[in-house]
Amino acid sequence: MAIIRNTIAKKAVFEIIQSNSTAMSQTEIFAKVNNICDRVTVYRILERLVKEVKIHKIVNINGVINYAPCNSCEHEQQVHHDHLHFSCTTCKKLTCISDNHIELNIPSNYQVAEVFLTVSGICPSCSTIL
Amino acid sequence: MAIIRNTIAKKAVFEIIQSNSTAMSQTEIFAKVNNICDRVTVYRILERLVKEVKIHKIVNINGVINYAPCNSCEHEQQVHHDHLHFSCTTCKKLTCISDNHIELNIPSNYQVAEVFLTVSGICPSCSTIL
DNA sequence: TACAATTATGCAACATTGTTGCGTTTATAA
DNA sequence: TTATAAACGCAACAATGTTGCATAATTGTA
Ligand SMILES: [Mn+2]
Ligand SMILES: [Mn+2]
Ligand SMILES: [Zn+2]
Ligand SMILES: [Zn+2]
Repeated sequence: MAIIRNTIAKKAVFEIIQSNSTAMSQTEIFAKVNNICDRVTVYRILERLVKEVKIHKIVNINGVINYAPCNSCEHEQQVHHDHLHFSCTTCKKLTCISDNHIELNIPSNYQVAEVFLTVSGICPSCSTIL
Repeated sequence: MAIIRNTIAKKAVFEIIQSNSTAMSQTEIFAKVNNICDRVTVYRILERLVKEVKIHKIVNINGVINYAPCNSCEHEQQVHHDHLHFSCTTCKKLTCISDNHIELNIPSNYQVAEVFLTVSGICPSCSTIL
């Protein structure tokens, strides 16, 4: 049950996430929300958006959770967001990279649920020599 | 410069990490250290061991940093610990799985440094039906 | 062996990220 | 319009990690 309501703050948070080209942390999102709501509310909204499969969580290589819109996520399965993420060591931006089917080579006695693949390095804009 | 000393606490921490079959967080390591040193010291020892390429860091899927011995790490390159990690959703244990060469399919304008690949699911011991 | 130089430690304080409880407000649908 | 469940604000808490600084320990050298 539990009907999820579409509140002003929720719309704002989703709009912020969707209009950004890279993933964002709760801290970054809250900074953009312009005190429309409490920081705890942002956390709770993010939870709901994840549950609705409108956004997905990505743990960055420093351990901070980031959020990005679910554009290429398979809504049916509700669990597989198994695309690649790129974490730029220069600008610190975390980018979703779709279309990256990987072949895993895990011992068969391990039951795989989700795949988390993040690559660090230098992103195109940071590697451009001016 | 900066000669790294081999202190009692450092030996103890390394021994704990090496004798454990799975990766451990600072919290778990400190719990085993039996008050031989302060918790801050454990953090600083872990830093040093990482610098020496004796252990490597793994960010678990919940964002907590774990540490495991560098058995299959390439000490020459000092950066590539690109083996797979398995995070069991049942027992919460994080295991290093060697021998997992993966083919990435990243746009060529991204400069890759490190690959972080963690798979969640159920580990062999948790999936054994008794 | 004693000393000096420098690394390592303890402790307290702080920072960041995330969570929980609870009373109040608000959205939604009947 | 009103009842009800969902969402919210606020305060407090928890977990994890960091920093500054005075003190202690290790190690090479005299
Ligand atoms: Mn993504
Ligand atoms: Mn490992
Ligand atoms: Zn960049
Ligand atoms: Zn398990």
